[in-house]
Amino acid sequence: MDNQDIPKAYEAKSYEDDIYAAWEKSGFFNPDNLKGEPFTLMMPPPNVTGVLHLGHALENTIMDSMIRYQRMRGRKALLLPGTDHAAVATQARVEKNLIAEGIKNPREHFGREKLLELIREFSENSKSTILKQIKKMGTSADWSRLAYTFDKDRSHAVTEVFVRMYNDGLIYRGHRVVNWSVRGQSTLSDDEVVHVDRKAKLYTFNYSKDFPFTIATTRPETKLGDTAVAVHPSDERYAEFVGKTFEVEFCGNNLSLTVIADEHVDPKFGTGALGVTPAHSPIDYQMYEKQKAAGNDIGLIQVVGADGKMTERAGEDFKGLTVEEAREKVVVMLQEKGLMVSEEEIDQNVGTSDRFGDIVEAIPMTQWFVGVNKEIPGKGKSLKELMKQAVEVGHNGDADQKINIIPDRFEGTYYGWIDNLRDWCISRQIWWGHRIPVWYKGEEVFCGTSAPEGEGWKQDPDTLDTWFSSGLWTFSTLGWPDETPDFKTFHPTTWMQMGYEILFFWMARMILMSTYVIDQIPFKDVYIHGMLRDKNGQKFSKSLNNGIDPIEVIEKYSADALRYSLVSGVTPGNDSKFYEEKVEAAQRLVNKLWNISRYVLTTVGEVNHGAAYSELKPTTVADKWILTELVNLEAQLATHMQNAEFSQASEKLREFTWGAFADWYLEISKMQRADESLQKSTDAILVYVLEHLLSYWHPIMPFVTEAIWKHLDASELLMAHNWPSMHMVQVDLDSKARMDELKEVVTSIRALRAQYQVVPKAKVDVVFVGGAVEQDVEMIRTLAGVGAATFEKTKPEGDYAAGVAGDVQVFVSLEGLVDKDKERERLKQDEKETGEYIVVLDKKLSNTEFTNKAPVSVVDGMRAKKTDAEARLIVIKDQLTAL
RNA sequence: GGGCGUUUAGCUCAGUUGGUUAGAGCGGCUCGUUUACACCGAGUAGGCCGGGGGUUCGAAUCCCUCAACGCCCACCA
Repeated sequence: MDNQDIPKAYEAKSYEDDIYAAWEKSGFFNPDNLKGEPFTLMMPPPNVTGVLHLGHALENTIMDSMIRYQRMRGRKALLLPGTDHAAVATQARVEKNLIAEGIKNPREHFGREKLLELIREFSENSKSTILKQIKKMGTSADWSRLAYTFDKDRSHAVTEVFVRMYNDGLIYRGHRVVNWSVRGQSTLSDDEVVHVDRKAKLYTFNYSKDFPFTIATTRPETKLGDTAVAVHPSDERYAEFVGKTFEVEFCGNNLSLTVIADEHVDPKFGTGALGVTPAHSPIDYQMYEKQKAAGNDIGLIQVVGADGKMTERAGEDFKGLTVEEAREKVVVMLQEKGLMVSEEEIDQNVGTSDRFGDIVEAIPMTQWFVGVNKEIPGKGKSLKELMKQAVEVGHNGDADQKINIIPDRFEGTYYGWIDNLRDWCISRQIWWGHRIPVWYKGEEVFCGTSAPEGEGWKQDPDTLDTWFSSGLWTFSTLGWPDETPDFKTFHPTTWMQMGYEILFFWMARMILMSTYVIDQIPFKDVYIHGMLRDKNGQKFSKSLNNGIDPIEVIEKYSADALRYSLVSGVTPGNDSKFYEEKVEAAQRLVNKLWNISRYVLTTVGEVNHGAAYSELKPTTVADKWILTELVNLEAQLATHMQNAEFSQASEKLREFTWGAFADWYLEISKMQRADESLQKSTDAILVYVLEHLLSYWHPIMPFVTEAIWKHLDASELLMAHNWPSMHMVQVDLDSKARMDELKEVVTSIRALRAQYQVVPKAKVDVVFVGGAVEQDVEMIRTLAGVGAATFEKTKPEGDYAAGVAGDVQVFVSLEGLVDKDKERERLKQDEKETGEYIVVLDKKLSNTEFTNKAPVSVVDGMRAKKTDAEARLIVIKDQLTAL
């Protein structure tokens, strides 16, 4: 190998772009070029409202680590990339920009077509930046399948679904009180309402001198539209009035107020009497509907208009005033007439628009809704029930179609949300979005995937809630509604990851759409990650100006360092903090790996890479030790990666890479190589371990590993290299051969101790048998006979003790015992008879630090299969062969 | 009002089903090294695992309770 010119430090900048280009060119991003069982992961499409932030970097790392791992494990891995047009968010952003440029009312100023063009321009710009950023992160997405929620294919899917739901009676047009943003001039769904705490004034007043009692309100101006007064059914103070109607003159308005009884009224709040304004309060509207259903139409008066100003119905004195102006005026009038009883500051929780920021008005309007409680024709279930079932027991009750949420506590949150779910208002009055596929001509209504034949039809001006199209993402990206090969191959998708903040917005809608439309769950597993915060624990936000561009971080350090820093020390569902020191530390690790490789590549002689384990000739105990550690590492990594425990995986890898391989074996290898008889075998092991390490690191740190790999094998890309897999066999416990091997381990440890008087990072020598059965105990007793065995009693009352076989420590576990109590008795008996004791453990001991300063070998390759009543040990074949 | 999360070393956080003397990174201190790596190495200090109670041979881990902080949901006008 001619590798003498490898630079001392890893300079990411000079490798990353070329490597990404090579990956792209290789075609391995495209699963069509891969074999195996499909593994599908749909990228949560970033909004085209701007550039990617660190939160996206986190997502990209998680997704890409998973997809790279699966690809290396021989799966037909698809990571399908895309972006989201983000209807309201994008239009709001563009309008905000325009307003900042001095255009007061962009919609009026430009008109529909021109404004849409401006938004399109903005979004295309933003989109191309986003795609570049994703590539910089190293994300191995299949660009040939790139999708956009607003492109032709996705729009096709959207209208198709709309029409189906319409025909099934699930989508309907209704007149009711909805959430309205005056600033945005559009509706919002319940989920888009953000509640904020604020101080408000609570006014206690009387409608008129004729009215028998006082009521309390924070919004006196809406009282102009009151049609009833509600009290609690069991409130004796007002019992005599229930059912009576009072005609009052309130601020120049003639109101007819019926006193009604409703459970919702809190008798302890205010005066215990509530003025009912059905047109401007969701809860009052509910009371109104309830009364109506009972045959009592109390009426509904809209006094606030869509423009945020008082309507004609508010009366001559108020018409045209803003809500605030009207409020003041009502207060003054009440004070003048002596009807105001008191004014008091209270804490209030008001709903605001998540995108436009203004306080949401409740206004009765005609809008489009998805009915979540209606029975779906032919299914005998409602959408709500479908949504619940998929997570609870599996779609159609099929356990194989059950969605698994990680961590599972979010399942509870999800159920709670579903229980409170009301019909979903899907029509928006903004322009940027999928147009509702409904046309009108006079009284005629037409709903279809394309415009109806004939003259005079006018399409509904409204657009769809952006989450309507996002809900279709897992299958609209695969060519649905056409029965494409992609759709058949890759759906349901295998895995999904998202932040908890969009659980309801997105995950819930995907489940709704997928189960209803295609009768499949959208994905098997959902991994929920937390939010990335800044050093002080604050959210990254424009207003705080604490945003960090991932590209800058990558340029300063490396994509690999950023990736590692984002996944290490992080647990699913919990927020994590981002700070530069963490990336610095990660960069050190990246460089360490680089230099380990540099040492191996520049010192070893002619060595074939890709050697089989059996071709290695481990001679010294150090050789055996490092290989054993490697095999153990491999087993742990496989589990961690499969379970998306990236943090644990990276921690174990770091430990091995730095602590075991670099700090110990590399140093020993220098001594061993000085001995000519050991040189060749040592070199082979160095290369063997290195190439395994590169594979293991690759999903998390793809660039640096690929860069090094090139020196090892220029003919193949590491990204397409098979993850070296472990071979496990079961061996009978009482096997004589097994016993001999264990004895040899102990002997080897002893030899190591003799060979090197001082060995770095000395731990203890442990022969660990986890989840043992009775035979294990026998075996360890025999094993302890290697050398002068005495079992030390550590806990007089307990059934544990450390076993010391001469100078080698031995441990046994009782945990998996068939009859634990029986064994305890036996041990106690032993203690009486021999004074010996046996320690019982059930934990991996590889990290355990012992007081013994002797050199260490950790062999925990044997683990009993707990579920296996036969109680056989699983041992690692390679390890056995080696020892 | 309901639900959830967090509380572990100076800082940021791991700790998988309860298991020997609780770990890492960063930071601190001591010493060393520049022929893989100063983006280094060898050491070292630093923790009643938020408080209290319980279960167990054994608890950071399970149960109860209290406290602080944070988040989500909700129709207190």
